[in-house]
Amino acid sequence: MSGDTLTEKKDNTIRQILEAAATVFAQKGFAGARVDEIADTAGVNKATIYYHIGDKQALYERVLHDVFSVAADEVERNINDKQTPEEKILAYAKSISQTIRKNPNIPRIMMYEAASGIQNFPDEAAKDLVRIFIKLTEILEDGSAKGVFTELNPFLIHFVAVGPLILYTNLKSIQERYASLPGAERLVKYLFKNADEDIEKIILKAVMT
Amino acid sequence: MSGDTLTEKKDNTIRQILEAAATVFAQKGFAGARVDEIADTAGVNKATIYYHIGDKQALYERVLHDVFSVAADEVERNINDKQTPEEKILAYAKSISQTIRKNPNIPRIMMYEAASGIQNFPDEAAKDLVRIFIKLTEILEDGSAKGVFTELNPFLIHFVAVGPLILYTNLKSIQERYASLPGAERLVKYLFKNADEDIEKIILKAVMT
Amino acid sequence: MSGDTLTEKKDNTIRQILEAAATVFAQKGFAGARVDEIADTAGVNKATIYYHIGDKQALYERVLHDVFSVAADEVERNINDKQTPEEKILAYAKSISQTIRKNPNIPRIMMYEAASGIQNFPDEAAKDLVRIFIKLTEILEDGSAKGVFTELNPFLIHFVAVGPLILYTNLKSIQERYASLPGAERLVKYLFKNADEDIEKIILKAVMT
Amino acid sequence: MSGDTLTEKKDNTIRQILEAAATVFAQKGFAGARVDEIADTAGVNKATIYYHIGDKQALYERVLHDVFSVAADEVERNINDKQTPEEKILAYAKSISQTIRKNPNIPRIMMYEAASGIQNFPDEAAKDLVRIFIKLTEILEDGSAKGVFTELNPFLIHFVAVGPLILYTNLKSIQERYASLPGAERLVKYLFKNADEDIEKIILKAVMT
DNA sequence: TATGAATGAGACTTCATTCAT
DNA sequence: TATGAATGAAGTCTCATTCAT
Repeated sequence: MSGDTLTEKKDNTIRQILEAAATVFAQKGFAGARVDEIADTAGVNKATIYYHIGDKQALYERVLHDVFSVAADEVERNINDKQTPEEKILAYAKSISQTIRKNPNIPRIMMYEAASGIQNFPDEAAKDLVRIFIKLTEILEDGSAKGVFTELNPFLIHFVAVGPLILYTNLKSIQERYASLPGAERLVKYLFKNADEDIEKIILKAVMT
Repeated sequence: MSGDTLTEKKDNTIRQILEAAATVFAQKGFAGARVDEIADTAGVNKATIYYHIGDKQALYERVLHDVFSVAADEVERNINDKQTPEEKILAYAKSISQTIRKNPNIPRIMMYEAASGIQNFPDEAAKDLVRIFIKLTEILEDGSAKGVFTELNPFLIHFVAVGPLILYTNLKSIQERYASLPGAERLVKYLFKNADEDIEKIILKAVMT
Repeated sequence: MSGDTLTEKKDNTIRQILEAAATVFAQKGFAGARVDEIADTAGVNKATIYYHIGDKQALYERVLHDVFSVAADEVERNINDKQTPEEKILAYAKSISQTIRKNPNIPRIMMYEAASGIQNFPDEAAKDLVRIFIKLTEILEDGSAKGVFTELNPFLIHFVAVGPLILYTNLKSIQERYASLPGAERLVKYLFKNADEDIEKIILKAVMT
Repeated sequence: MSGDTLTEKKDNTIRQILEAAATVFAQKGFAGARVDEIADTAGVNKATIYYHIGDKQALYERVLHDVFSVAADEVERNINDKQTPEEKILAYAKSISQTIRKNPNIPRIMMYEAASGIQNFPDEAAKDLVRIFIKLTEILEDGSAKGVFTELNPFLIHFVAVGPLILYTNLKSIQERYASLPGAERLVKYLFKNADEDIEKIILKAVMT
């Protein structure tokens, strides 16, 4: 019992640190994030982060791997029981938007990484990304072979699918900011419309012959 | 004469600073950029930046306004002589990709800004962005009124257009990184395909009824 | 029985800590030594050191006293059964080199202490050193009174005896480092020659009239 | 004139930093020295050290090279105009004690380095040491070839010469500490005797056949 | 007796900014 | 106009020590 409690306490500490880190990294990026802020957000002493996880870079890698391994698992699981290319591409788009909704830090972290040319993207997490990417490529190549999809660069489709999602979903702040600017009054009515369905349609249209 | 020369020299110094700043901000983001690196890249002393332009924030604002005012001008000019909604939406996509190709720092700066929720996006530059955005909204609403476009959230289309462009264009490094990962050998053949035309087609498909 | 076993286990733990501490303090000095490294070397938890012995300073004092009380005992025992000043001074040199060979941490700890001006040398251990030192002074004063030794400052002789020993003996690393430097090829042949006998001769020569 | 003043001011700052660093490193060793203390002693802001010289390690290397290159120069100069091996070995001992007297930080720094096994001795400074060492080896080999010196390991003689000098010279604090210990009253009379001459004699005796 | 977890204080280092010229 | 020097503030990280079990 007491052993359990100790382990639980430790696990809890680590979980709090990782959650706080994910949030702060998502808000500020790696360069802008402050270890102090992460510690405060997690409610632990700064040294505790170093004790359990390591330096800022190690913390970042851990956060990214934790986040993206779950995402890759989910995408693979959702696609594997679908049959036709159309079903699969829709399942792909759906599982990506679901994953993002469940873990709202993903899009911002991805954007920071994309902005920096993902030069410092940790290898562990990169492998997870490739798993997702390969899945999409398989779907597209399969659809293309069966003649239902037009032949398209999977990089492009990936960015068509992911780009709007990470930009649109969860980025209320961008919409707010845009719409609050002088001359943008006419944009207000479009704010905060859930667009998942529209994105799925667009992707489907994009790939169909 | 000597006055002219002095002014020219000064203008030249300022131009070098702004170019260097644009490059470094694009690579590292605001938080990651170092004033030292900008000064070195510009070939001037660090204090010269403060003398001519001001602090890091002022430098950032100046860079963004310089970059985006040109972009907005270009988008507006390219669209204004087109007639049908289809022509206009294509001109919109084309002028965005052209602008990006001319100023390769734009996509990365935009991504950093989008990632940070554009909370610190300078007002001056934001106005330029709104000009572009309003243009797109007009096109979509016009097309929708005329029955040739399906009714779509312009935010969404904006991100469908801009997302892939900023992710795909100029981000060779991302593609390289993806493709060099273990298990990603099959992706190599898709590298560096120019996708502007495909993106234009996708946008057209997306908006058409 | 179980009491005995427990005590033995405890004694064993303490012994391991002290040995590890002696080694680490000898390698890194007081300031450079890390309590973590001592704990790892000893194979115990860091807190165990604090539980059994106390803080870093207390650990240091304990190590030094343990080491130097043995050394002083040995020097005294070896000299007491010798008769003439010549025999005694040789026995002194011999017992010092023997002690050092048995406890190779002594010379390095002494050097760190000498370097720091032995300002923090613990009183307990300092008394042990004085015992050795007094012994040497007695030998020199006796030899001088008997006219067989030239009159010399015992501090000086002490350092002539101890200096080379602590520098030469056990400091293979210094010799290796010296000899590996550019231009030092001709020094290699002198490496690792055992010099105890030579040192004894030099000391004898130094003190003889 | 004003240019001169600027350079002078800079040189002065650097000199103050290096002097402060030499003093603090000599007192505390590398591990025990605090950059803060060096900055305070030098009367400059901590960041100034990093601006002009670099990190703690770089500062240490610079100090050691500055100190030992002068020492090596002096030894070489003093020996080159001597003829016989006896004259040369005396000039060697003399110039080492002179150098130490002029730069009282040398012995303590050397002791710290010897204690640590000179594993981190900077290459630049190590070359200076080798210059000194080679000089001694030449003297000994020459004397030995001419039959006036007994054949001795130069490492040993080096430590016989340098050991007592660095231990004895300038280490008043050690003598004071020793002499203040209980039972050490009889040692007081030997304190602070200048021993340079005696050391020279001992070295001469040690090497002569 | 022994330990994993946690931490406060302080160390090293960086960096945007200002100063003196 | 331009700059080398200098710095205060703040950042990352370490480490001796204590706590709870």
